Amino acid sequence: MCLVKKLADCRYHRCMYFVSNALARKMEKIAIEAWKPAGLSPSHAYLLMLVIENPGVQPMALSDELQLQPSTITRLMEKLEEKKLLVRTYEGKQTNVYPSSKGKEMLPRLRQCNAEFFLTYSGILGKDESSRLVQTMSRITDKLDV
Amino acid sequence: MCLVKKLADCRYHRCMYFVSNALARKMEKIAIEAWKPAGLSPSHAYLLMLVIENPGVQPMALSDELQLQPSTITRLMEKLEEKKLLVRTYEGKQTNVYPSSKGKEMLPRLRQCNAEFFLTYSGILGKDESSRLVQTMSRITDKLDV
DNA sequence: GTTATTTATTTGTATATACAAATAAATTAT
DNA sequence: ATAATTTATTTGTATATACAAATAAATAAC
Repeated sequence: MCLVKKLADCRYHRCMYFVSNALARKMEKIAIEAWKPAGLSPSHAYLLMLVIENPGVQPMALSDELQLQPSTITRLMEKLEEKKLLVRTYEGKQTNVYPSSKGKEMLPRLRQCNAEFFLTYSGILGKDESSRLVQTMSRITDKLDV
Repeated sequence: MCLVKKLADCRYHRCMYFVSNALARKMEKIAIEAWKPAGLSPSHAYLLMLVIENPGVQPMALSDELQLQPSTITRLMEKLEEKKLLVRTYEGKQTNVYPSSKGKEMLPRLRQCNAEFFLTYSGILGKDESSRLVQTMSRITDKLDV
């Protein structure tokens, strides 16, 4: 019942804190593998896809969509800009983010990595269980938003 | 349907990658709040509880139990040792970890924080949904272990 | 019209975690 | 008994993310 036989009172590895973190880390690992061919981390890749599909998008909108803090979005964009995959233009307090042509060219490859990611985890979990899991976690995350 | 109205093609925030990470981050936030009275992060607190309940435990066992890499366990222990909450003794290649008396004294408070954490999230999600979620995520994390 | 407040973004800094390499002890093979 | 391999732990370094403060523009209040 308890993974580590020697430990008394093994309830912590079945605690919400570690379980949710462990699942996220495992998914992250699968995602990192899936996006390696594109040379990007999963977060960078998703951000780039969003920018390609929504040229001129504002960091704020990216922050809402990806559920990451604005400062994290800035950091992700910095790296993608260094790699010449996107550009920021500034008008007033607002920033607009556009893909570069080099960035746009990556879209098919990015979509392929995304498909690969999906196939990997749903291959292990099954498609039904996978989509149920996403739905459940998504619903619960929204509930916790209070 | 899509949180950010302006964005076309909003499927990424419902992707396994972001959903699992977002849920973990929300739980982490709740946990951090819950353990503030003890002056410890959730990971440090769980590690300390395990050590109190299993005096002389080895880092490897803690790593298995908490599903964290050995190097992460070392880092967590370092901090707890700095705070005089635990001590490491070395015999051969093996390290044994013991709570200090100051550490042991914290147990009731730590348990109270743990209870507080549980009450907070299960208050929002309901007890049934909470325990179902832990079970589901736990089962799925194990499946992904392949 | 100037001042105060709000909003969007960035910068400085901190935390949690991991991977890979280093160390060192224990075990196995010869 | 020595050499080779395995195991446990630590150290050096990197990544992802966040919070709080700083900046700067836009809006509201007076």
